[in-house]
Amino acid sequence: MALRHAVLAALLSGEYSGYQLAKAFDVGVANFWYAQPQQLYLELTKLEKDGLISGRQVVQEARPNKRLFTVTEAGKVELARFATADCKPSFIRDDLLVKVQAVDHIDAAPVIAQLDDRAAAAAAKIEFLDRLLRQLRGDLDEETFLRRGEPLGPYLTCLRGRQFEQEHHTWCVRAATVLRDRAKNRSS
Amino acid sequence: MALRHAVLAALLSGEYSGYQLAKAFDVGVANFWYAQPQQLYLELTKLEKDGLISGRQVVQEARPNKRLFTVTEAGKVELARFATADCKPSFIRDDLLVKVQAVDHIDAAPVIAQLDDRAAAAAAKIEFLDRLLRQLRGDLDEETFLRRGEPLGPYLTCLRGRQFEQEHHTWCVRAATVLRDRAKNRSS
DNA sequence: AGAATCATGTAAGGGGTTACATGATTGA
DNA sequence: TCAATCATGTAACCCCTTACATGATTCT
Repeated sequence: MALRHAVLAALLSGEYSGYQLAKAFDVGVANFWYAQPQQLYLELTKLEKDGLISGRQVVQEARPNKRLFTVTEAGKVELARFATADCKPSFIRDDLLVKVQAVDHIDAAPVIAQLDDRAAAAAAKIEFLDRLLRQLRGDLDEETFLRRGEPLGPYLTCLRGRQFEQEHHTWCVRAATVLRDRAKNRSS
Repeated sequence: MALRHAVLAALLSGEYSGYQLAKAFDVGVANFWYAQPQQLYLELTKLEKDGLISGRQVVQEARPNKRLFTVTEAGKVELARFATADCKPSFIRDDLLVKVQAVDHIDAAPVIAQLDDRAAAAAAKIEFLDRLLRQLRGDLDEETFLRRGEPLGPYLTCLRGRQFEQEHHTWCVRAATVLRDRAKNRSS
């Protein structure tokens, strides 16, 4: 049971439809989890069946109807229980790192290209997260918000996400530079 | 096929038995992937069957016999092919972040405790990785090693792992402090 | 005497990815 | 007219985790 609690936690911020959640999880607004639309629809169905969330139908004219979900009391209890259970250590699993690990034995060119792509993607996400953070904290500065702003949880996870992207970006640029310099020296 | 290439990349550094690989992957020397022993044994069997690695039996007296694996030519070709294919973006999936996301709605105490644990674990891993980095670079300083040291790949992934742990540590300490301060102010 | 290390596997089940399926509206 | 957005699902498959299984040696 993994995605389960991520969805519950996400739904604490308000009512969302499957589609809206999917966007958040996919684009990566979810700085605490990632999931695909299909999995979310499935999980939402299960969560509703288990009484941890409840959905209400919203009829729309111009658009297809949608169902908005809210966390029930039972859902909050389940989250509280989950919070006391101990959790697995976080770990890295990244295709690109595998490629870099092997870079002494394979052609570096495609790896460098992908490092550049990643760096660009990370930069875009950093901008996005900065906007989101500013929005979350309103007219307070960060220190003040951390002392008494609400909601704190989403702000903290967003900070972590921002930090992660920043580091990722720095590393990609560094690695690409190192690899490019070596290629240059070898050819000269 | 995900673990497959991670194992291949790991085996480029030398001959390893399933058990030795498992330790590396589990303890987290693998800064590019994580896997459990059982999965590794399974994957090694498959890789050998596919001719991407070859194992040789090593008979031992005092210890059980073991099989050491090496990447074959076919394995290197497969890795090169993998390196040119485009890869999935890396993402975060962390139970603890889910708990922090929900912290406005649940008891903060257990979350704070787990943040402390994580911070301590991260600190330990940072020390470990620092030792590993020093070992990898020998008597060269970092800049020099990055310019012409070998092997470069493992050093770069290790740097990324170190950086990740560092950030993780910083964030955990920060989040725990913020949550503790709020608990204090609320009670006073 | 018990725990830890070395050493390798099998089997069941759950979680996640990919592919398939549908259909109306809006903007380029 | 083509792509994108809104909106929700099903089915197959693969990957990964957890639990089970064995057994000798070394250290505390």
